[in-house]
This record gives sequence, C-alpha cells and structure tokens, in this order.
Amino acid sequence: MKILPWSGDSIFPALCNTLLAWRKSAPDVRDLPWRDEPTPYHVWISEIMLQQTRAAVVRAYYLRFLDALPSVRDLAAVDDDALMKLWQGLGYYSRARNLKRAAQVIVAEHGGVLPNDFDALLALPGIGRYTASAIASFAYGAPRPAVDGNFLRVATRVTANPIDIAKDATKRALEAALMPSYPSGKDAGLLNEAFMDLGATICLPNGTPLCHACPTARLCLAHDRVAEQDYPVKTALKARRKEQRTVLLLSCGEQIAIRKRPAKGLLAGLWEYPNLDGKLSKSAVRTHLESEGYHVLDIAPLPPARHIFSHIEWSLTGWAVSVAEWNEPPLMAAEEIDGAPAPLLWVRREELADKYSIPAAFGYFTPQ
DNA sequence: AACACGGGGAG
DNA sequence: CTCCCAGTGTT
Repeated sequence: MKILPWSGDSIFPALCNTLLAWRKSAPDVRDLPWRDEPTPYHVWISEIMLQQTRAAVVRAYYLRFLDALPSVRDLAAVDDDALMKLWQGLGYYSRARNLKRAAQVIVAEHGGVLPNDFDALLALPGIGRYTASAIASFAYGAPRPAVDGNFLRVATRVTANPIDIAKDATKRALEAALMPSYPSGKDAGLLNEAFMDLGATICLPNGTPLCHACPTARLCLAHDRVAEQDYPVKTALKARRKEQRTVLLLSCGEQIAIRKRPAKGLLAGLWEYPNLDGKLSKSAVRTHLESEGYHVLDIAPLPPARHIFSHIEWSLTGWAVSVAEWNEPPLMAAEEIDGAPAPLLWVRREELADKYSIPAAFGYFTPQ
C-alpha cells in the first residue's frame, strides 16, 4: 500500500485547528475521572489501563486503583497478588506487572516523579510511543500526537488514505505528519483529547459514523466521497486457534485447590483451577486423580464453558471433584507445566474470593 | 514484520 | 458470529 506522504495530508493543519476549537467549544460531556486532575501519575495509570480497553470499563478500575495506590511509591511497593487483584478482569496482565516495574525505576532513578522527557518515558517498561506521548502532552504540555486507534481512524478517514493502519510504519508516518500541527502547553493535551473524543463518539469504528454531527465533515475527503466506511484500511486478523481443556474444581472439605500459572505466557503468574489438556470424561478424570494418589469421593459435571481470547478459543469441560482428606502430605496433583511441577494450593472458599484473582477464563467454575 | 497478550461491548 | 478498543513487548 502507498506510503505517506499522502495527497490529503495538506488537510492536517486545518484538521487540528478545527478539532482543537471543537474540543474547547463545548463543556466536556464525557465523565472521565482522569481528566479531573491530570498529574503525571494519574495520566500514566489511566493510559495504561486504557490500552485496548474501553473507557467505560476503565473508570471503576481507575478509581479503585488510585484509592489503593495513591502514589508512585505505593505502586512500587505493592504486593504482587494485591496488584493482580486490582487488575483482575482488565486483561493484558503484563500491563500491571510493567506498571510496578516502571514505578520502581521511577523511584530509583527519577526521584519518584514521572520524567517529562519523551525518550525517558519511552524507556520505561510498558510505555510505548502512544503512552509516552499521552503523558508528555496531558501532563507536561508537550506538542506530541498520541497515535492510538481513534487517531489513526480519524486521520486516515479525513484524508481518505488507504494506508494500512496495522503497520508500524503507518503509525510513525502519521505521527510525523501531524506533529508540526501540534500546539504546546494545555492545547497539546486538548488536541489529543479531541482526536479521541471524536473517534469515540462521532467518527465511529463500526457502523455508520455520525457525520452530521462532525465538526470536520466539511473538510473530510472520505465524507465528500460518501466513502467513510472504506476507512480505515486494516489487515485482517489471523484466525483463532481452538483448544479443549478440562478444568477440575477440586474440593476437600471446605478447601478448594488452585495453582499458580507459569511466569511467562498466557495469563502469566495468575491463579487458576487445575486443568488438563483435552476433553476428559468422568472416568478419565477419576483414573487420572487416582493415579496421583487421591481417594476420589465424588465427581459431578459442571456446565461446559467457552472463553475467547484474542488469539485462542478455549472450550472448557468442568468437573467438580470431591476428594477424601489425607494424613500424609504431599498429596499434590503435580501437573507438569513447561516441565516444572505446579503444586496445588488449598484455600478456603472465602479466602479464595478475597485474596486470589482467578481470571475470567476460569471464572465460570468459581464455586458460589 | 508478525505474533502474543484478556476481556468485554456493540452491531 | 465479527470487530476492535486511549497498545506494548518479543521474536
């Protein structure tokens, strides 16, 4: 696909002027708490949470997170399980781990304050070009475009540019093309907000964009051609692979068995119910557990479940298994994960809900 | 450049 | 079902 510069790029200065004026013209109709007091810490936390996550979902998480961890130093010292509990349900859990790692760097190397330099921000774990630009503009007034999905959609639509927005080169080129049109100071952040607000409320991704309400409609080339739906152009996503797993809700008296997932990969470091590859029958589950040394008292089927990740689809078969108490420790179902045994942890039900975060993919089986 | 990485809301 | 969201890190 043709690379920038694109003929429509001459629109960019007028686009930025129009969007900035639009953002300033009306009171902020969106109730977004991170806009109330845009300190570097607040902007940072919100921007990380907002990655691939809708603002409506983030709101509650954001408020709870800041209540629990009001400062960079609090974050740098947070307990890992408590951190995951705060993040449970947001997905992309490496964001939370990177948040803590970056906080420790900020305390150690930047006096506990987010750096105001774009390259210094970019060097922190979990902060890429988008987030570095967002922090630099919202919190420090730097004239930098924050190139996210909204920005890419608006920029390519207004200029009717068929460039593939999934390509990294596209993001770089548009960032460079828009940078000269960016103001400094408070307006830098307001202009980035304008791109996001337009993309979120008017220049919509699916269905029909609300061009009748769009401040940039008169200079939008896609609108002029009645071709709004043709933009943005994006390479198709790869098909998901399908996997079958069998989940065991293992109970012994009042205790439930969970185990920690490997530190790398899918749902890294999170707690899960023990589970096995494939779709196992009742008798296969019994045979497996007895070979591990358990005395199985009862096995009952749980409703089948499905969980969709961005790149995997799980079909889950669940069994509620009751096992007899034992006297000799080490009666552990030592499932091999990446060659290393993952011992089971037996916890009381109340403790499970209170302290351990079970990701949604296994949440279907959480006992009531 | 391609892929891994969650979960949910909307059409 | 499909798309995609205020993306980043790894290979």
